[in-house]
Amino acid sequence: MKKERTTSQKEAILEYLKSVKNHPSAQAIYSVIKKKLPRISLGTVYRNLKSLEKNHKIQEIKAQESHYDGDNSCHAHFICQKCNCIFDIFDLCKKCSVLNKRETKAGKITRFQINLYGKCKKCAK
Amino acid sequence: MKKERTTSQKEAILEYLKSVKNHPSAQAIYSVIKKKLPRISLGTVYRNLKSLEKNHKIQEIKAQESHYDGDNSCHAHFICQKCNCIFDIFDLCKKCSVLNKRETKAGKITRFQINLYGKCKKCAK
DNA sequence: ATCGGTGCAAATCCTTTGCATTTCC
DNA sequence: GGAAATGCAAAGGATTTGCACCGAT
Repeated sequence: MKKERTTSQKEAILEYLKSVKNHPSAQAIYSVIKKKLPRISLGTVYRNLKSLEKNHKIQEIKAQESHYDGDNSCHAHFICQKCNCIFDIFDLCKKCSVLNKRETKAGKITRFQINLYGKCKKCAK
Repeated sequence: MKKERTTSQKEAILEYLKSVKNHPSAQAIYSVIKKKLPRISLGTVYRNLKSLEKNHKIQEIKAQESHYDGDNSCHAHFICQKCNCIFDIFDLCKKCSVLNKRETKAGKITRFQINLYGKCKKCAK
């Protein structure tokens, strides 16, 4: 099997995702990292995001366009159908026995994704 | 506002999704419906799936490629990371107070999607 | 020196859309 | 008859990939 190497690109992406409280898309990440590493390509961003997700360093949030979350703790996401903003929701998972046991009739849960849709309080007015 | 019409294409798609226990992709639906309505196009399948989802007749399951579920009751999906099969999981939602109240700090939940990933029992062996 | 990672651009995949035509009400 | 839906094909957008070069170990 092949051994993964550390690169400035991968480190910059992970560091950025850990530092930020929102949930940027690959494009958005690319735009930010480009300032620090002007030669980076979008393909590299995608490759690194995929690798980071595989190693459980980050989480992918599949919406229309994927978004990425540097916080890997158990939580759900509330996605506003109007402004597309994304909020972290922590209490749902704490209270859910199935998620805590990580066991279902179909098999063991290794990873999950919970997307709640609605209007955020700002847009609901 | 415009009034929606009933068409043989839309009826066939809904009927098919209601009759089936798995969660086919748009392509798969297209292939099946094509046998009954040979002139149907993939674009029409997508348009009707979108319209059915908007009217809460069906549910979209966003994986790599979207899959569709004719069962609109509250449930989660277990997606096998190896064989990509999809199972319905009902008990998680029944027990979850946040989902039952449909209320979060960020806003009211109008719709949700819970994807649990892991290996199904067949693939786990 | 090796071989995994990168940049670039082209390719791929799923999905959406414009338009002329057909179908429903 | 008029609006809405269709079929077709082309466009769109996100993501992936082939390849030559670069750089970490």
